[in-house]
Amino acid sequence: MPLLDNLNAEQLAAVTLPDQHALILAGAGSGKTRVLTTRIAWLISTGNVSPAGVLAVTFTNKAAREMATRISAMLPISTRGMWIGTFHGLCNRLLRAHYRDAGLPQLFQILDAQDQHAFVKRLLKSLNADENRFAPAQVQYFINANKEEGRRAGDVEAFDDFSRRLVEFYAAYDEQCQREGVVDFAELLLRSYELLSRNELLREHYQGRFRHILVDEFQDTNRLQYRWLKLLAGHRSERRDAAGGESASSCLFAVGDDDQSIYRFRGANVGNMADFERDFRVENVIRLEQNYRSQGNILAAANALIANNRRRLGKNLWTQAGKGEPIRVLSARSDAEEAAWVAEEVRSLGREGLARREMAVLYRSNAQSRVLEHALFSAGIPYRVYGGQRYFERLEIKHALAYLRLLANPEDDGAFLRVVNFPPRGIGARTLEQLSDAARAAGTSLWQAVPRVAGKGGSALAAFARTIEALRGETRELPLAEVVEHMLAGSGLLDHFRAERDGADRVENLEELTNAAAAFAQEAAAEGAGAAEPDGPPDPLAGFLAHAALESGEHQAAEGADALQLMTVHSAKGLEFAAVFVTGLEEGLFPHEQSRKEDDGLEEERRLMYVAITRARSRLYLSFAQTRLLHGQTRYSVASRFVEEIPGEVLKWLAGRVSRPQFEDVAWETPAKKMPVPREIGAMGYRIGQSVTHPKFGQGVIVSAEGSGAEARLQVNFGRQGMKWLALEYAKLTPA
DNA sequence: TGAGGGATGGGACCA
DNA sequence: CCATCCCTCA
Repeated sequence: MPLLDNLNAEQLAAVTLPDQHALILAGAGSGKTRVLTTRIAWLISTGNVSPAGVLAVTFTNKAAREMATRISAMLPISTRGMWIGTFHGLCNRLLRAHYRDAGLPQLFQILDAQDQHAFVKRLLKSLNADENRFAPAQVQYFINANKEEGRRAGDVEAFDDFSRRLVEFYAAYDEQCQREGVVDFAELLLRSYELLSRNELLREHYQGRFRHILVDEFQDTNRLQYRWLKLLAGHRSERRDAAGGESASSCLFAVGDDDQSIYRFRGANVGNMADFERDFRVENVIRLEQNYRSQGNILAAANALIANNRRRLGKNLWTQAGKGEPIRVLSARSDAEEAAWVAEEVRSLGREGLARREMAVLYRSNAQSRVLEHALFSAGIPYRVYGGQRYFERLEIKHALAYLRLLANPEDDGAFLRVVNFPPRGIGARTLEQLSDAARAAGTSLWQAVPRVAGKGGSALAAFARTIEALRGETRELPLAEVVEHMLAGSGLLDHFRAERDGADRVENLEELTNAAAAFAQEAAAEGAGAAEPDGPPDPLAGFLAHAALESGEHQAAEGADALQLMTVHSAKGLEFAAVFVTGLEEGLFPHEQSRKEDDGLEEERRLMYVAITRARSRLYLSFAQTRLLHGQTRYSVASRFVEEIPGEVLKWLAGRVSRPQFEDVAWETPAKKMPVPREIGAMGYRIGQSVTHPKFGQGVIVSAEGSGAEARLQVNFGRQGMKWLALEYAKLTPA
């Protein structure tokens, strides 16, 4: 079968596995997506399952799109009947189709993280919560973390007054969401889990329908997502929870890589992989270890590094390709020098004929991009920074969406508050306070309370209400794109930004919203024509709003330009480049300072480094700076332990004889040991930046000093031993 | 209402 | 250093 051509033995085994649960440990660059998509195509083309019997889950819209595209390239049929999407997208689909059973209004709105934050803030205020003890962000985190563990407020155990209060907020939050008809991201998951778990008929329907469930990036799933999968797969323990009957379970095909688990901070639970193996008695664990991306030295570095982690399922990447170039390492004197070197090296790679889009500069934290951008800009190298503001998160777009939400549902207090005085129309805090008092007293939404406060209609508030009413009236029967157009004009948003000095971009973004709406409507129409199921959103406006919340809009068409790619290591996951620069490899930065306080924190940082390394195909550069400007002051650091964990024989140390201020005649290729540490004004015979040795902590660098004479204390960075304050009088420090 | 000053805090991310 | 938040004042 041509479908199976060019698969290696393990890939072939995975693709053609019998109808059983399976765990595929897919190393970086091992053809994971190919296995996943070919498996689906194989199942369908062998008649094993119909397209409607396939459920494929990913984490990002991009991954879902790619999967759908690749499957339709392999099969003569359309992918329409298949459920391919993100967890949230699929849950949204489920809840829209069964909103009544799920206890939701038909046009429920989705809150993104920003909306949720504002919502919590508003809630805390209305409950007179102590602002100093309860920060909105903290309460938001508490709610999300619990939802992601599958716990409602009633399921959370409170140990003290503080946590009891948090639980109260959680309960009040859920009630308020229900009243306003809004749903946050975690709620999409939890609500659809509860829907299936409580509704036996529905559960059996979907369990019977989805014969094959395939999950991408399984190591990133959180506990709730795993339970959701278990429930849909008809796993016994989840069915007992749900008091359901017996039915044959569907096959769960999970693909993941524990070594690339880097999202614990957002709830991912690597343990799901081991749990899956146990819970489902998985007999088929297949390792994909042949790597088709990177050259030998790069893989040697990755393997050696990750071997330092203790809790692993275990994997070793190998390649048929040669060793390739050594990995080049630079010890720069400063972050500026590091950046200048990157620029220089990118130039030189360009001269060798490498396209800039094939090169990436990676860093641990976003703040590092500034220096790099400065150097690249000075050098005239086109670059693109990933991970800025996304389209649907922009201020003006959020305002526009809030107007649309009000058209769909005027009871939406969050949307109401966002735009009631935007553009400014003289509705101040005083008026809004009266309004919210009235609403609370009457137990209604703000919108319903307007007549109580606005009185006879001469007020600004009454005028706002009339504006919304008028818009609702005139857009009722219009196609989506025209609704948007009317809203932009009628709300005054367009005029407001046109009058603003620097409003041109915003006007452009707003006008783009009309195009986005038109494109969405067109796609929905095409989909609706072919779809056999009546579960699409009944209302195009609601559908568009859900789309805006679920797909924050990374479709930047500006990818045409050949630009160097700048991004955090996190956002590089899943991507690959011919040449990769991993910068800022300093103790305290990468691994990050914070990580030492978390258990498993260091191992997660190491996995992050593993991800960074494995992005590179043929050229890998590592760099660190001895001094770095952080939070407005110079920090002195030592090289990251991760550099030391890479075998010396694959490394090639570089150093520059830097002729200040220009870097033109730098001989970067001169082999050299680490450069001398810079010395600066210091105290008490020691200098800031000086290397010292401590009998217990070993080698360190003096970072700062305070006090004088017998009181003097030095702050020393001992690398993996951490940052220490030492009393000069007692500490047995010797210059190194 | 909105501009401007002063305090504060600063990890990564997708839906 | 920088962005963000809250408060004050015109």
